[in-house]
Amino acid sequence: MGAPLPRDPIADARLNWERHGWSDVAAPMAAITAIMRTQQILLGRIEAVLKPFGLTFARYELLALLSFARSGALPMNKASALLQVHPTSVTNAVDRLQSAGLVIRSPHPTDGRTTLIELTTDGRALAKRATAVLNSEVFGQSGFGDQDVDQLIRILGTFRRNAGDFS
Amino acid sequence: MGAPLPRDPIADARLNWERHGWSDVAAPMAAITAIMRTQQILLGRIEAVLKPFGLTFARYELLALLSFARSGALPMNKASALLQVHPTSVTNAVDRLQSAGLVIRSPHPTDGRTTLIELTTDGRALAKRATAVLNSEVFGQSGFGDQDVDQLIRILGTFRRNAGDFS
DNA sequence: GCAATATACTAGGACATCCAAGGGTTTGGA
DNA sequence: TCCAAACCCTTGGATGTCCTAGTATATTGC
Repeated sequence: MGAPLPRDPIADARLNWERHGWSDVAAPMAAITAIMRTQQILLGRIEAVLKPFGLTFARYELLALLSFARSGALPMNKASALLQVHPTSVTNAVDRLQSAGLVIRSPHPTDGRTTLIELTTDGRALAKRATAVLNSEVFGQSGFGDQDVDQLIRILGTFRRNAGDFS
Repeated sequence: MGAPLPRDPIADARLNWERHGWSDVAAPMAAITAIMRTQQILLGRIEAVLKPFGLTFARYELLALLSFARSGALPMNKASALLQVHPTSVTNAVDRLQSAGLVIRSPHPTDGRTTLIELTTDGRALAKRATAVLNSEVFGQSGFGDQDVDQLIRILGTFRRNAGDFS
């Protein structure tokens, strides 16, 4: 958005919290705010890499998920659960991926309520190409040290479990 | 969204990455995905706490920022830089906060291009009440251990600096 | 002093996310 | 058997974020 700030705004916020007598929660506030900001930075990088493919991160995640399913197909509700997003978000993503010819909807063979999302040949190919670039341009240059990556996985894994993501 | 999953979907994604020969970037992929998901969980908690106040996180952040400014006023571009969001996002937030009577726009005394955002009495009072609840309900119960909070602040601080957030 | 460039804010559009509701399909208990 | 409750997906609405212009005001350079 612009040039680097002369000071870390999150560190400043923490100081403000302490000055106002909220020292007991100043550190977690700073950590949480840092997570929000980091997510924003990472999402920006990812979206920039995916843009040339006509994909967004939400659509890419769905494509990638399908590409790992043996049959290349998953029920919408399953995708919603695994991606941990609201069902309407999956509907939205599928609409756009289907318009782009990357997936198709098909009826579930035994449950009339369920819709299967299926990768097309184009969809599978695009997922592969996008993953390769994402790996080299984003995940391979995350800027996190190996030790820090392990720490993040451990800390956030515990958090997610406690938050009820999985058991 | 639902009951906990039987398995950690991010750990599964990491296994899929390794199975496909991308072991070198599987760990950072998992860490980055975990950050995305953690942000989503935290944002959900924050929005739930702010909802009774008629606030969203974006609007709360602006209110809080203003409440720490000596005069209770800041130029829009300053707010955009400190919150690290696009100027149009600030315009959006100010529109809504102004409709709610929490801030007012006023002209900059010497620069005709600049608009100052100023807290109203109501705005300052609401920021104070919202912060108290956020501190007790979210930051005070983050679910991160003290050591982990320090680790997060260190790791993400380094990342943000390297990403060009501040110098 | 005036034109060219830079800066500040806003309008309009594309996407994503969630919530609330509605219509169709299954399942289960009376 | 049959109807109510549960489940699945979609539609419509509210928000937030970003990008791309477009307008207005300042600054700079000649």
